[in-house]
Amino acid sequence: MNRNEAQELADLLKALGEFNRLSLVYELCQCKAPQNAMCLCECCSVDASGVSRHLKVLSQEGIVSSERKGREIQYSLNRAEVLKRLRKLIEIIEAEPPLET
Amino acid sequence: MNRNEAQELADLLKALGEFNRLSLVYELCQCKAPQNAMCLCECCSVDASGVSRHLKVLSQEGIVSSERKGREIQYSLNRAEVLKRLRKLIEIIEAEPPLET
DNA sequence: GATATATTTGCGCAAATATGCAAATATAAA
DNA sequence: TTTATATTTGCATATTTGCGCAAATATATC
Repeated sequence: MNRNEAQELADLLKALGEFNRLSLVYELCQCKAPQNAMCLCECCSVDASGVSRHLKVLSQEGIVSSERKGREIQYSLNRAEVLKRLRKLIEIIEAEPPLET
Repeated sequence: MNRNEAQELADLLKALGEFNRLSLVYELCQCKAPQNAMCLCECCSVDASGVSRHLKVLSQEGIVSSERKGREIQYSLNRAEVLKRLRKLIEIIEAEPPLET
């Protein structure tokens, strides 16, 4: 695990480690169909601009994808991507330390 | 997943989602024997007081345990605890959404 | 074009956070 | 007791962060 990988993982965890953002992720977990921001707005206690900003963070971290559909933008969770990165962390923590330590 | 559980998970992720703290966790991953703070200090770019504070955060989140041994305090990673909580998150993300959505 | 809806952005603010330094504390060793 | 080492804490500071509001932008509908 080099410095870059560690930083990327820290960024992922930081993005997920805020209550309202994690709530958005949970909400998207529950949805088969992509959701627009207005709809997602209901599941956390911030206004539309706040949701927009949180979704931007999640998007920049590759946690969600977005696609404009008319005047809405539909967001969906990148399950596989998030799972892949979390499992990587789990593997690191699971791994037995080398013998010499 | 209720509000409390979500908040606790967010707190865990936030604690892990800071580069120097994650570096400390990595370092402890590599060690069979518990490490003192001076030793851990070498793996991240902050002074002893900073390390002390980061370890306090990790400790409060149940990520590490500490035990005083003479004038040192030895820290060790709570692998099982961290893994349990991360796997819970993974299960949530893995779960297929209910049919009605 | 005018109006309505969805989203983003600029601005300001308050709170949280990370940090270093120096002092305080805890423990061991001389 | 004095000295050395390990850790924590108080303080000041700089930066980041989350937020709401109002304005701007994008798109659709009338």
